[in-house]
Amino acid sequence: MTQESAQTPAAPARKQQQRSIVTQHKLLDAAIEAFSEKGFKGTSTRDIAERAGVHHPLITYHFKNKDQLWRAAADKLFTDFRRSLAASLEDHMNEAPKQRMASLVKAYVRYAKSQPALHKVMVQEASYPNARLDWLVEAHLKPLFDTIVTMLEHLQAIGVAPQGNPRLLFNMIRLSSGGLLALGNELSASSDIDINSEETLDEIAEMIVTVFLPGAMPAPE
Amino acid sequence: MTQESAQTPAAPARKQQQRSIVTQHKLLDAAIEAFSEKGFKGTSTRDIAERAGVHHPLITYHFKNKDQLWRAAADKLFTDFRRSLAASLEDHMNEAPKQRMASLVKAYVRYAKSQPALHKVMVQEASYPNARLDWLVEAHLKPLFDTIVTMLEHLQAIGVAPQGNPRLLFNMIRLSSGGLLALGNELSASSDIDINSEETLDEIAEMIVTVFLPGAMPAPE
DNA sequence: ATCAGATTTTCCAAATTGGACTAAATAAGG
DNA sequence: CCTTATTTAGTCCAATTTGGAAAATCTGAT
Repeated sequence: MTQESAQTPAAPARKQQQRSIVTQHKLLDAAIEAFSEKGFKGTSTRDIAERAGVHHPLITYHFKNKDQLWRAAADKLFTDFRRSLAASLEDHMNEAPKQRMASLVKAYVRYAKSQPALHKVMVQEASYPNARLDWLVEAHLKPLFDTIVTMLEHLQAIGVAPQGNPRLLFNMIRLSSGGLLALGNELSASSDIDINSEETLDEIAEMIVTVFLPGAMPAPE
Repeated sequence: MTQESAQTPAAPARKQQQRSIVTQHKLLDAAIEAFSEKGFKGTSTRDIAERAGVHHPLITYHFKNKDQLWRAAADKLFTDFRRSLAASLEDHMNEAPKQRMASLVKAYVRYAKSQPALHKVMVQEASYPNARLDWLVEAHLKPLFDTIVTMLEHLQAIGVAPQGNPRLLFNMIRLSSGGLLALGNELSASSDIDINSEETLDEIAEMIVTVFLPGAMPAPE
């Protein structure tokens, strides 16, 4: 959603300038932050432009309108995230299923810390039915969730994860990690938990594995 | 925050009318719903009045302004909730600690289902630092959390709950229940989970106990 | 150097904002 | 029942904010 975004539907006669790419990235990052904090309705395009340090009509120029900006921002947010998870899965390709899932959880926790907007945006859009949520679910959540749920089902089959609806299990795991970190501001005040420390992050990942993947790996035959 | 709310700072010469109480309740309920969906900034007082089926200047009359309306709504939301949890604890006073916590979880899950605004409001306010969050933490969250964390620490001591930071454990439990149900709209679409069915609610509560309170109660001597 | 691409600047019309004000109506207290 | 405080209905407003259009200017790729 960059070249094909605005008034260049066909072949661009001249290649996109570097500064324009920079502007778009600044706008996308600012949009992600703003939308995650104030929701779609609560965020103004001017607020986004300000955070990006850019004049607000540039939003119209680059993204046509507020809706398409949201779409582009959410797309980047979730594409980057899924890429990061895929990388973790690649990196631990040879590990045993339990260890591989543990690595995934750890990667997720760290990612959720560095990008708390991830969970916040989902909550914002899930807070009432709307078209953006539908798009998010179809375009990103379903594909991602399906992959991980399959892994979880396997872990259940070999007795590592507890029985029960695997989708329920998955969602509890994601809330215990991403949902927890998204509450950062509250946690430090209400529970004296400092999510900025590396130790805390490790502790979270560790506790999730302890709790949700309690079984030992079966011995190989 | 009812009698002392608006232009009756001192002793009211005449008692509050019934219809006024009804109006206030309608406004508070509407406010809770609206704020939980769109956040403070994203919600207009007109939206609230409309949901309540009431003329919007009545907000000024009953609650002075938007901020105080938020405060009153949040106060009702959390006071009712805490009362409900306290009732559950009362009702299961004689049960063994693990069973008592299990009952509490079950009560929480059901409450969170009937009042999803509970978790949503927390997330909305925690999404960026602000004075409302500070108030919420001090007035309601800390007292409530402390009580339950203490119970959890006991469950850890007798080997029912897993080791680790009890506050972390507590927050994971609350997210796995309340946080999960607040995602209702998304869950049905992304994970084919119907939170409207009684069975699902029981399954959630059950899974939380299985996962977070795996140990057996020690035999009494 | 040319000119598409990108940005700046000024502008706007519309809608929304929170809240003030007055008159009417409703119900509590005597 | 009659008075009067309380509550509500109905208008109104000034200010701000909204998303977006349009024209002038600048920048850099070719």
